[in-house]
Amino acid sequence: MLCWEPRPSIWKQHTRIEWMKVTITDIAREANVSKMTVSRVLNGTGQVAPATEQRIRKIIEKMQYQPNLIARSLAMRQTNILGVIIPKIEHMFLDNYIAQILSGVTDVALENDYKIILCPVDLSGKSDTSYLDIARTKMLDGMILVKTKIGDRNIDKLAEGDIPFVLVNYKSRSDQIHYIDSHNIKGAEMAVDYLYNKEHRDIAFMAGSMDETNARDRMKGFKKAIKKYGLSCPDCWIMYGDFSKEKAYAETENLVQSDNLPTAVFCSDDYMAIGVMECLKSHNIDIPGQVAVMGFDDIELSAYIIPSLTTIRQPIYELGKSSARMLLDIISDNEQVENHRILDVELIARESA
Amino acid sequence: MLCWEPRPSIWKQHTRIEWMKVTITDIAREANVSKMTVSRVLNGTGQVAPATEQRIRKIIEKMQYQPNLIARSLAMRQTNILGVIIPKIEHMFLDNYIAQILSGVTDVALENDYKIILCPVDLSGKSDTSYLDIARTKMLDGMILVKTKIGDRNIDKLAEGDIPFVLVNYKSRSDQIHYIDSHNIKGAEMAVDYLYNKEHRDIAFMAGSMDETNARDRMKGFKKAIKKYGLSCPDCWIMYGDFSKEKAYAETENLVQSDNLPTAVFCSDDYMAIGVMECLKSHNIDIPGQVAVMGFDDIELSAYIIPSLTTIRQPIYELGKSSARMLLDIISDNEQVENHRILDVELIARESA
DNA sequence: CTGAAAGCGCTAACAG
DNA sequence: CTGTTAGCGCTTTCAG
Repeated sequence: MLCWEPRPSIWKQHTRIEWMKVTITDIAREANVSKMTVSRVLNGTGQVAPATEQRIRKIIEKMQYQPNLIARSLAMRQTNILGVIIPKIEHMFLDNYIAQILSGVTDVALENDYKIILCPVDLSGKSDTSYLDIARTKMLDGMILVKTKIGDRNIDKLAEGDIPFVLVNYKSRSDQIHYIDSHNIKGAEMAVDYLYNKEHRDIAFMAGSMDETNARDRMKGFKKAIKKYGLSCPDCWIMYGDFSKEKAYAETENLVQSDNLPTAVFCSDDYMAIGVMECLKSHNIDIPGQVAVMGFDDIELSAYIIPSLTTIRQPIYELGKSSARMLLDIISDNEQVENHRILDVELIARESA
Repeated sequence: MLCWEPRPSIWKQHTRIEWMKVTITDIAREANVSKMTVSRVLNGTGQVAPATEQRIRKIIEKMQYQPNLIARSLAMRQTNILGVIIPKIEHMFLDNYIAQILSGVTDVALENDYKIILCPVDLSGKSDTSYLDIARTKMLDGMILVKTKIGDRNIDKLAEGDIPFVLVNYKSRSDQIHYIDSHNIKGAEMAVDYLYNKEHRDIAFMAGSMDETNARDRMKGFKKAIKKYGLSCPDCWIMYGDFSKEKAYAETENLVQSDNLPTAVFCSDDYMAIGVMECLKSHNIDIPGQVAVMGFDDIELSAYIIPSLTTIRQPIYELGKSSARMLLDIISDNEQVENHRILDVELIARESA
């Protein structure tokens, strides 16, 4: 889907789009001043005689004038719009993680008079429209990229351009690239620590999509902790999920069939933990009695499912806020922007482990 | 004169650095044609010689040109952006209802090459910025309004303007105003029918915010059914919630204290049903043994809580899709747009009733 | 089939 | 303090 695909016939568009046409020119004429003077009171730039300003303001209000943001954007080469790039999946806003990020980003954007445009994009890289194309349309002052894949070459191309962007939950090696992440390695270690202290010695791991840095880091943390305690973890206890409940369910089914059950499963995110629990429950395996389960994220559901989920809480909403703040800092040329920030995680102990 | 000399090709000079700033003029110069010809192949309007078109397309691809959408919007007076007006509340995207609407709207918008801009607005009417102002900025081709309040006078003013809009889950009396709703009255009746058939004769009702038409309709349906069966329902069994878990919890607390428990509570939405159940559980009142609970909506959580919630399913995602389709129909001047559509509801029987 | 001229509504830069 | 001129990058109109 290219941006310049043919659009429906022209006359059709014109019949409908009859705007209530109050422009800056109308205000200027009414107030007997030039457009510039009106523009000045609109933007608070330059000086205007108090009397003139009063007169103009009154007319603006009377005529209910609002500046045409498109025209202004074109003139100023700045749109005051931020784009949030999210993977184009089914019902993306029902994904609690994405919803929380969006909440954080939106809250900060609004406070700073920025608008948010949603850009669901096929991140698999198959599609011909990418966020690169979106960047090139000049409609966005900056972008926040969610769930970026490792090895996405477009990131490097984006970095060559001049539109600011921030990656959420992605750990870049390059110092040129701004990102916000949380302490994934440490979080995974905390999970194993907790399980170890609860006398677990046979701990399995459900990994997330290995094309995301946070999935890799969590596995890194898991392995580090396993090694620290000198535990053994056969290959069959390292399962490869994809951050979905369904895949986790299927993998757990295999595990159960193998007849080599661990006493605990640590999952790279909560959705997978829910999948694991559903599978375990279907086999009447007691949680946490026979097998304890831990997750990562602390999504809303985790407190509601039975048994409630013990998990490593990631401050997702804060991740969103933080990334928006960083982006706005870059946009406003704030010299002292750090190129990345790592937020802390926290263990939430509930019933499942 | 030097100033009339053609600018050197930027492509040859700064291959990588400048890719973000390629304009239609650059393409035209490179292809030795006028901007108009490029514009024609971009938009598929007018005729262009096949050979010329090929040449231009190749250059566009080589230079990775994307039209400046802001400039195009200004010239065409059409932005291809839809605004979704949502109440500005804390963590709005975590509201499952809003998330589902958004999913539906986004899916349809994307299919039609429209973008979505998020417009959280203080719907209490106190704030000075309203969706009216947003409409006047001419940045939106149309708007979808979610959770509109009854008696919001701005709606009428909006209707006087010429930006198309659709109300979601709002039943307007005016035929001029487009809206999408679901069968709220019927749904509430279905709930009471179900409870009646399960031998319940003492049924309480937890109403939603009475400034929303769907809350009123659900109460209407409830009362209608109560009357139909000749049941008695004292005032104290009609509780006034606000579609929040917390208020529902508090109201239920009162009910429990009153020592005049019904055998069932029908709630105007699922969040309130969850609040009711939490309160009941805190008093060790068995659900559905002592008191059955029903909700409305069928949000994601409803299947997960214990006991799982029996509820009237509203096709929220479809509501979103439907409203976007209607809006696009209005925008493209489709003559046969209905001015409203009502979607069907469905009873989902689970454990709580 | 192609191009030149004239905006869309606004602001930046420079006069006065 | 205020106005004039010249665009922003694209499309429309009208002429070839």
